[in-house]
Amino acid sequence: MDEVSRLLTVLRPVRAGNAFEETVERLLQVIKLGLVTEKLPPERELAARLGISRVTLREAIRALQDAGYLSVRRGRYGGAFLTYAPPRPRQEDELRRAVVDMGTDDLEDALAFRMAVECGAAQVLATVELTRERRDALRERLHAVNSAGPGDYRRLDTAFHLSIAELTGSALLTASCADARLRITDLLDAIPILQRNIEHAAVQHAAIVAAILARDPEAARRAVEEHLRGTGALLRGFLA
Amino acid sequence: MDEVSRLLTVLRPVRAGNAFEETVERLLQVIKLGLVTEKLPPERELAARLGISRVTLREAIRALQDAGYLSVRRGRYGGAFLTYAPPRPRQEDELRRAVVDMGTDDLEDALAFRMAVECGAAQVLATVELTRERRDALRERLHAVNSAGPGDYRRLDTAFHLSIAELTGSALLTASCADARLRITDLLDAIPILQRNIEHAAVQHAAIVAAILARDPEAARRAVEEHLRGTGALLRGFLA
DNA sequence: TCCTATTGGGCTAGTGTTAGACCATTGACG
DNA sequence: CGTCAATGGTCTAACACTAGCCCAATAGGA
Repeated sequence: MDEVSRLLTVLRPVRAGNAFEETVERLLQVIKLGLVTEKLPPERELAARLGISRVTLREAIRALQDAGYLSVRRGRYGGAFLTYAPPRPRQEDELRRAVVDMGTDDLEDALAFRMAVECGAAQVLATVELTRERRDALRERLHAVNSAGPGDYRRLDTAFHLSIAELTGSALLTASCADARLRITDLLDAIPILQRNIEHAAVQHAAIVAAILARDPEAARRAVEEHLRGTGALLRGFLA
Repeated sequence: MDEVSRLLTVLRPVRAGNAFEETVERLLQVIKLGLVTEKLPPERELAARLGISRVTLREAIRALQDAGYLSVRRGRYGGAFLTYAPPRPRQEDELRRAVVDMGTDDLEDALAFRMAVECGAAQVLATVELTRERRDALRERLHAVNSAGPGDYRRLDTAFHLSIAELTGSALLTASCADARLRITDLLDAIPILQRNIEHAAVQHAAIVAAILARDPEAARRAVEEHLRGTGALLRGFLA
């Protein structure tokens, strides 16, 4: 762990790819995280938010259209609508292929990263005094995921986890948790949603919320750790 | 904390600035973190690592040269050498100005982020079995920072903190901790290094290492939390 | 003393990206 | 049934960035 290896961390590429590629990636993230359920914002607004030109954005949208994620309509009340059935890998082989795509090391990296940032977020959130409004928001998310149907489960589970980071008020932390989640979204989408797992997760989610509301950082951290350890084991198990 | 606010997180700008600006920022990070002490790698190698063209890299180096950070020499055994005395803010007013530059909200964001990722990293590191080599590396970093002179203190303190993330083996976590540290580097550099603070930090650093080596995630997390809480209070205190 | 490898310095042609303007389409509403 | 506002579709000139090449300087070694 000499100076050279540390240099490699900071001297990573300034840009992950060209603007087009990065934009496609971003839009896919928005779609896969379920942050958009009907249609994307208007091109002009979206381009401004992403800090790119409309031309580049439109290329990206075009690519996603060709891939079957979006359906674009012109005219007022038009836009880039989400195609009803996003193409999802369904076979177990798909999971294995997805892991091979990202590499086992990358998976371990992503799991460790998620463990760190989500535990950290829960800890931080449990140390601050929350307004009644925020406490209610947290409870609401918990209730939403616990009463979700199988079609909405992943999306609401994502929303619940991200809420913890969001409620800390730290944009950096929120972005990191979103990033961590995104790195395993494809894998999570590839494994079946078992009722038993949902019930197990519900208990753990409740424990996390309880610890946060009780302002007990230790317990919050521990609850998140246990929960993520379970998810990680589940993913690893599908590769054994 | 509705869907719109979550959208804002993922729909942040694809690129923080143009390639030139981002490159300047990166090089400044390398310099300020003390990851390079003599000279930068050759332009061709550096450009390849950063994924940019030599033209852009040279513009960035030129800017840093004009700012007094670098001194460039041609010919074999030439390169971009670090200027002996990097221009550092020395007055307390400078600190206040630095905070105004980044904004109080950004400071709180950065502190919360750092708290989360560094506590998370320590927790993760304390849960894995470390090779003898890695344990020794950690002890070595601790010893280095504790026996540092005032000129080297910040650099070795940074190195110690980053080591915790690096030893987890997670590149993502390492990058996040580096990022968190970078966001407060300017502020830390602006406050005086007091012997009393150094001694206090040394005790806390030792506690962190002890907890990690004892494989006690709870204690490790707690030790880091306490340490960072102290640093945060110190920074906030200089603004009161 | 000269050669040579390594490094920064500079140029050019080509591609990626942007800003801004204007056109085409659509559906709601008067 | 026409109007109009919001939206996607398209074009162009300007700028940013890159890849690749060659030149210039430097210091060590033959």
